[in-house]
Amino acid sequence: MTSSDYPNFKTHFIELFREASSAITTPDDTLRIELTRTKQASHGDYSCNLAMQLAKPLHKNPREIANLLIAALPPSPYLEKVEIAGAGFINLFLKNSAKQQYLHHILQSKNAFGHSGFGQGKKIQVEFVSANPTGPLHVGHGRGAAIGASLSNILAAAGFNVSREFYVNDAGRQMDILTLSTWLRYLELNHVHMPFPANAYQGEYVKTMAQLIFQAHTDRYVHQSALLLDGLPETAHTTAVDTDEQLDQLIANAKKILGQDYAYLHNFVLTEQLGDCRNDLMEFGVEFDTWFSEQSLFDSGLVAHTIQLLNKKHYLYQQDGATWFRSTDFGDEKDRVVQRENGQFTYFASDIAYHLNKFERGFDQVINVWGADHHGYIARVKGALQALGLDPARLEIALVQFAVLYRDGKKASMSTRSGEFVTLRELRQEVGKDAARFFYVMRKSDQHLDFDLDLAKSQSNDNPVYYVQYAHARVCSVLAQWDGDVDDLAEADMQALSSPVELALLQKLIDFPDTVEMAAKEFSPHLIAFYLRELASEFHSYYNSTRFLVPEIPLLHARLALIASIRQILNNGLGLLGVSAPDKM
RNA sequence: GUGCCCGUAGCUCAAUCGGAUAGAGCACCAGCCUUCUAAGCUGGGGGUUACAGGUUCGAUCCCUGUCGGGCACGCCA
Repeated sequence: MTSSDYPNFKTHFIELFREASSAITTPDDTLRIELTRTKQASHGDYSCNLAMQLAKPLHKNPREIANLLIAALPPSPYLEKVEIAGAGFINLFLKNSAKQQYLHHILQSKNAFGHSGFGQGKKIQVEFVSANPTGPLHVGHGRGAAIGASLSNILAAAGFNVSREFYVNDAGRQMDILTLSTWLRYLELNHVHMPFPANAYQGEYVKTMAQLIFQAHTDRYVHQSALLLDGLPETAHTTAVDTDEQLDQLIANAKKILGQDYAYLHNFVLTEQLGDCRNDLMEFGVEFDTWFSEQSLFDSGLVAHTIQLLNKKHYLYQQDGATWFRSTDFGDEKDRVVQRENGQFTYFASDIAYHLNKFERGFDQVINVWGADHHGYIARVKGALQALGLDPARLEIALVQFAVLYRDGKKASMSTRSGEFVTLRELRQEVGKDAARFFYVMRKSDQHLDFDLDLAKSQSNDNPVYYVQYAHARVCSVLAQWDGDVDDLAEADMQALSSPVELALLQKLIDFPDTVEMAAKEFSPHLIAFYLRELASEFHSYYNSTRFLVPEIPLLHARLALIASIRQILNNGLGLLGVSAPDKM
């Protein structure tokens, strides 16, 4: 048997049940035939509840239907027996040989094991992180990065054509504030002292950027900086600038004073922050296919075009001098402004254009990985898509809840205003990339995450990352002490693998592709983390109960083939999560 | 106040979109290194799934209400 014609047992049996059900009743396309893995060995390997689903429409006893289904079930070379149990469950027992033969498939597929055609090559875009390039990424962004990257890997393995995208908010007010902040720090280096606004960016990295500009250009960008406080109240001259209006006045003044040079500074800080962000993410094992500029939507006229389009469809109206979108027509709580009284488009306007652009680029499906604080934003974006004649179901939002850091059992502070927040870079330095990536996806993403820094750092049995990696290293160690070629194991006779622990392990290995598929379907990377934890657990148990390097050749080869398969799956699974699989620990 | 999410073992969390006796890890207790890595393993006690009803063959999951927690409610991005 070659690897290519080896079936996925689950889909194989579902097909058999489909035939059986159409033999005993008229085919019903809406009926979903489901096969679940059993929890107890006495219930076999797979269980089907079809008989109970059919009980009502057929007006018959579930067990009676189960009998009919079993009688109509086409023969399968992989089935040992079929039983009816409980209220009408049909339990399937795999032949030992079917499980044993599966090792050939794993060892031949190697890195591709776990891949499937589930996604049918559909073009899918995953947009994630998309943090404002106005400062270092913090631990909150880290979770979005880890989940987005892992989800992308999982979707790719499940047969989707995945494109990873970072939306760069380079057009907004925040970038202007950062530019102003940097210029003020730069002026300080030139001994021009202005009050530094409380609501400007306070972080040390701003001073660092100012240093870079100063070192390269000395006083070139000082200009008539004394005019900066024009139009501000007297209090702002002496004490501090602390309102948004005053900040905006400063930005307007800076633009006037700097003229053409404002664009240079704006571009400098953007490039600097984006470069830092890209570098940070790369070291975190997260890379993007596209860095999409928000500004480009304005430059190409797409924002204006999109708003016109909505207007033509009569979804816009004027009120209080602003232009509003009727998002309440699509279930939103209230209508939303797309163009302000001063003529400027809102962030929402460019976001509509951005999402329109996504679908114009030909993606079948678009996933946005958003922080949970954005959940109120979903209705209006989907509403806008619907208004533009697009199916809102093609946009899916994966909400990621916050990660709260714990140190010494206490919450670690994380305030962005003071500039003393924990950055992703600091987290990586403290616990390492592997632990950070694993911990971030250990929980369901829409669940709050308590990130225990001490646990992530601990090189002990408590740490699930090491636990899984240790299993991998152990297999490597055993195989290294066997003086044979691992590639030859793919052809070994597997019949000797017949103990309960071995058969359970085999079934666990068979589950891997289904787990990947489920994780893709549910946008749930945590399923992979849990699976790996369980697989490692079963392996460690096996390791302690059974000796692998035995003199009997058939037994030796079969057991080594089994642990080599385990190693392959640990490697593939950790790879999906962006965690390394070390040979030694 | 309104909307969304959540409430499962002492703690942190699972539970395959309604399935069989609700599972792990940590913590606690008792054991296992002269043998392939003890960052490991074996065994043990731990539950009215916040509470009260409802829907059905069957509910942690769906519906209603109550209590408790988180987030969001700008012509910010």
